[in-house]
Amino acid sequence: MLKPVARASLSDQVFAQLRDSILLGTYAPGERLPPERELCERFAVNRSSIREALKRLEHVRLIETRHGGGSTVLDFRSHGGFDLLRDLVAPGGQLNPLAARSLFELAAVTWPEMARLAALRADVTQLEAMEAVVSQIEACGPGQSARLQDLDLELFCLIARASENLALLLVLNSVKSVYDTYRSLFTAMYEQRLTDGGKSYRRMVQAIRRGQAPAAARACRKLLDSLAEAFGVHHPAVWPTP
Amino acid sequence: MLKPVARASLSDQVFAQLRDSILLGTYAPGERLPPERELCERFAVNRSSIREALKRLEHVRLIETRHGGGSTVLDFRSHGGFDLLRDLVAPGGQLNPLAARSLFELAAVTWPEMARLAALRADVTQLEAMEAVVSQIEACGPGQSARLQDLDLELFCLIARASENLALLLVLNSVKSVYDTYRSLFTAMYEQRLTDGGKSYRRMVQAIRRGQAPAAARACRKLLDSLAEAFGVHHPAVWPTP
DNA sequence: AATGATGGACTTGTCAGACCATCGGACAAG
DNA sequence: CTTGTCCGATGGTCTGACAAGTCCATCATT
Repeated sequence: MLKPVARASLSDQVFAQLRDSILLGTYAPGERLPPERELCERFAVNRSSIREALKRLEHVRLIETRHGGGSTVLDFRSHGGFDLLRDLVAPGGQLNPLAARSLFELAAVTWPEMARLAALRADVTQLEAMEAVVSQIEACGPGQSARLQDLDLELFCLIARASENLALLLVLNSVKSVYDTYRSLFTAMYEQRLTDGGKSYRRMVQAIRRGQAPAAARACRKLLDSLAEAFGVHHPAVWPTP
Repeated sequence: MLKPVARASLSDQVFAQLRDSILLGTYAPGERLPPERELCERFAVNRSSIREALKRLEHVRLIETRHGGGSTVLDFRSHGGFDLLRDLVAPGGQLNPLAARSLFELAAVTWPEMARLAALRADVTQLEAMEAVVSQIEACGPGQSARLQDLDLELFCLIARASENLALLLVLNSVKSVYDTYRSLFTAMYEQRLTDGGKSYRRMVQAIRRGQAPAAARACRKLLDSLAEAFGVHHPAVWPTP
């Protein structure tokens, strides 16, 4: 299996190192980062590269920079935006179980809502696309969990699009980028979904097609339940049982 | 009323202009952006400033840059992360009603979930902080909707923290940054919440304190219902009515 | 002694110009 | 038709400089 060679620019590498230093606590919130010129020497790169990295850190709200006043580390828990999640899921390569659980708990409420809204708002073209994906899912045999993972993601992209909800769509995109980054870590989970031959997916899309909003949400939750144990989440009955 | 003079760096201004050009369709997805050196002339700034702006555009996934191959515009609907929402809520200064509704629909499912998890996981210190905020809310008189807005946000930050869910916390932070950017546009909504003297808030926090997870979620939804009309959203009964 | 002004050291923002690395197409050789 | 080479366009990095802002210690004034 040949993979593209990784080509990280200098600013990428500087960004990654500083990000991990901050996330792992080497630089605590409130503390000041070394001045740009000093970072130049430490990393042995040009100031442009340092500045690009710092700009990115500032953009994800890990630091704050003032003209003439240096850069100070921010507390990501009170300032970090959602896109920071990708950097928090596995800082330093180690999967953070708390972040993974968080991600699942978020999906547990937003995915069904996407399905619900899609049931109310989807048009014919979108429905056909969904059913096409479901057919492919049903064609997945055992051991094809990686393929199922792709199709699952594709289906939810369609659902998100159909929900006509920008916020949910962008949340899905962000989560997708996490999945892309740590793809292999999540593949195993999909094994269990193969057991019913994709019927759960079929039921959800059927509910969406018929405009049965609550049923669509329920079917989606059922789908997510199959992953609950993988995350060690046992959610009580917040939602009405059918 | 004197306000601080806005001091946007050159790269900020370039970023804002290019961002709006992309979001408003001047540059369509798939299209190529002019080369950096040409943008230098067009904006009459140094290439460093252009590059910083392009890096930021790349980071929010509005463009994709390849070494030696120029920058191409991406479709934010399939690539944009959640933090892009702030830029989509009011591109060019005009509030986008679809984005506002999306934001509300997202809050409608995530805020109650935060409250529910907080009921399961909050510790004593956090509970005391919440009750302190609620007391301040109850002290709000008519016409103090701006203050209510601040306290409301502060309370939900506490709840998010107590929920021990990183994803929900970061979502809240992102939404908060939208609120901060367009603060005044949302102030009016809080007028209606003043009518009951903060009792709804009190009920929610009480449920959290007692560990009554479903009740906390219900109370939170009740709170959000008071804003539903402001967004033109009438959600059907997805959730169980008490 | 307390307070306010001020100057200089330090830091980030912007600039100009150069060279290196990579991509994509044109073109010639096999 | 395939392969290899070249070259212009374009992004990536480097050097050095100056402008603009901040921070703090010092000093003059009260």
